[in-house]
Amino acid sequence: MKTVLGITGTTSVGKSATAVELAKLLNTAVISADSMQIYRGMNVGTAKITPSEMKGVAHYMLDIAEPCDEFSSFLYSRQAAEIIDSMTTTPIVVGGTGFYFDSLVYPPEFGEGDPARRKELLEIYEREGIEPLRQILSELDGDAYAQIDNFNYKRVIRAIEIAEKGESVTRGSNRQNPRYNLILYVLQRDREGLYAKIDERVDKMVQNGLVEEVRGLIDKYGYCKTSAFEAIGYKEIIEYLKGNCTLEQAVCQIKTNTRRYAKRQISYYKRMNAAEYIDADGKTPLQIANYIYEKVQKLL
RNA sequence: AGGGGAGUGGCUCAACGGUAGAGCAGCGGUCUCCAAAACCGCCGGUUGCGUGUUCGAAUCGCGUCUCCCCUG
Repeated sequence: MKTVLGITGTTSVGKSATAVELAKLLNTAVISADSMQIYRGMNVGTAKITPSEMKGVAHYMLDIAEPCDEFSSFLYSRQAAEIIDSMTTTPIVVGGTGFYFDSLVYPPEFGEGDPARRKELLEIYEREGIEPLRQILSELDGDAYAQIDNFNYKRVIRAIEIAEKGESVTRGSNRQNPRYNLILYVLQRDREGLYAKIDERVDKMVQNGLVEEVRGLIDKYGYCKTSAFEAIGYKEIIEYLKGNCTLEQAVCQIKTNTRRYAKRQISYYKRMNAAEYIDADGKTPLQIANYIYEKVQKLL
């Protein structure tokens, strides 16, 4: 089984820079695990690494989808695995989307759903709420209904899709069969420092042209109803551009939403059995990379 | 200064005589293919202050303080 090094953590802990330094030490490439940096043209708001910051290290899984298209962890898992499997060195997977790490290690089993059917189910939800969907699922797959969070429409729709293909989410079993040996390092910083960093970072994004970036996306694609347009930093600026709030309010909302997101990330990382948590405060990316490099020498 | 309105958990508001509720924020959590999404749980207020009426006051009276609007 191939070993993969992972670096994750909440926003603004220095993941990207650390990954670059580590990649240089190991003479390898970086694979992003970020559900929003996937999209082309979303740079400022996702704090995407710039070409000069890459310092010559190859980066994959960035800019591989259009913001007006749907992407998914299923596609992520497939494409990222293809790259990992073709590499002769130990890849470094870096990003904040814990779920993408999971989908790499435990590949999705049920394939993609039918987009037309999903749209139908979604329309039912928008028209009549969650109840009809729960009804459909409970009749189709009682086990799934009992096991999943059946008030979460995304989960219910997904379970219905799988059930209609003659499968059942409850029959998934790949948690026992990891595809890779993931050695995961979680970078962290204390809550107070994290929140201060978030505020600072959001202000910087606005200074760096977040509003212009969002305006450009809308000019190019219009208002799409895709995940990309729900990204933090984008949905709020869209509200501002539509005239529904002031820029100041939008910025404030971005900060709040980023804090909430960071909290959910922390929750997610807790269940990922990380090799180690590393306190990023007061350390440079190079120092952290060196530390990981030392640790990893014995394992590779 | 005079007239009017408002003061309820961090914020926005509800209850308008029967021992204070919600949304948001905050905190914790869930997660097998939309995950920067979606969902769940928890904490939090002696209702500006004082006094009176009442069996009982956030709710009514009086006084006082603060804020907003109008008139000067």
